[in-house]
Amino acid sequence: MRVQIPPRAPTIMPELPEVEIVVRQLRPRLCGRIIRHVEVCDPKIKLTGQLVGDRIKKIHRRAKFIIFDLTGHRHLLIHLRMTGWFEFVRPERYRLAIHAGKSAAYFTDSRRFGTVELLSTRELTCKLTKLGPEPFQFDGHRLQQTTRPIKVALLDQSLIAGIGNIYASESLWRARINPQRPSRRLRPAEWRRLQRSLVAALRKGISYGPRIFDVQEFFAYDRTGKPCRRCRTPIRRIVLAQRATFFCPHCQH
DNA sequence: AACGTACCCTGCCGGC
DNA sequence: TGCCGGCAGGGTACGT
Repeated sequence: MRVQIPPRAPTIMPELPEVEIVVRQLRPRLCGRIIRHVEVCDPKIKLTGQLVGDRIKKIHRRAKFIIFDLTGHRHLLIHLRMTGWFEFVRPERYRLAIHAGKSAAYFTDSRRFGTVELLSTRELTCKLTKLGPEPFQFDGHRLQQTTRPIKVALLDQSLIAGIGNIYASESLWRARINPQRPSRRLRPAEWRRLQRSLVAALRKGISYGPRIFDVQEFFAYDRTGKPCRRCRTPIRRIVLAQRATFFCPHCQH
């Protein structure tokens, strides 16, 4: 009998929905608890300042950032970048562990691109003000200023915050908009479609919960040559601003 | 101002 | 079979 080859783990690339899912997992375990112990296993993570004894007052998300509000006007600002994730059962490898109350959260991140910083409220505010609005508070105003391709504009965190490579291609497929279209050239009806598509794609992602990487199916992303789920035309892959971009050449205009 | 590019890092994949 | 080079990718810093 042939040995079943386990399906290859899909590339984990946390964007807004994945970060929201992580935040929702962190909250019930750590929120309101006192930090008992912190393990910093990776010298790349520099946490100046003692965290033990602090209470985690609030855990929230802004774009793709995870924020722990601590006592004393201090905040942990975490970005998962490409491979970051939180586990709650001790994994083989992890870069950081936060033990609070009876729980522990383990920060795993094979490529070590993720960042963890301890900031004052002032420093945190400074960092976050550079971000554009959340996609749920969609405001096409800034996006309409630029001549760059709409796909590239969607990735610019100062114009709209939280969209990454996957959801950019997915939402444009849903809205039937060609990713190469100059952002400025989109018509009002297309902006409305894009807004609805973004929200729908993100909400769908969030709804999968922690199993998102096992169950998520894409319409365009990573489907080069495969038939479009609307019209069967092969999905095309192009590169825009050094990023792989996937779209249906037939139904996205 | 607006846009392009190098860089960080590791796992994976294709070619030899 | 195994090695190795190339690539992917978010965000930032820097160049044009």
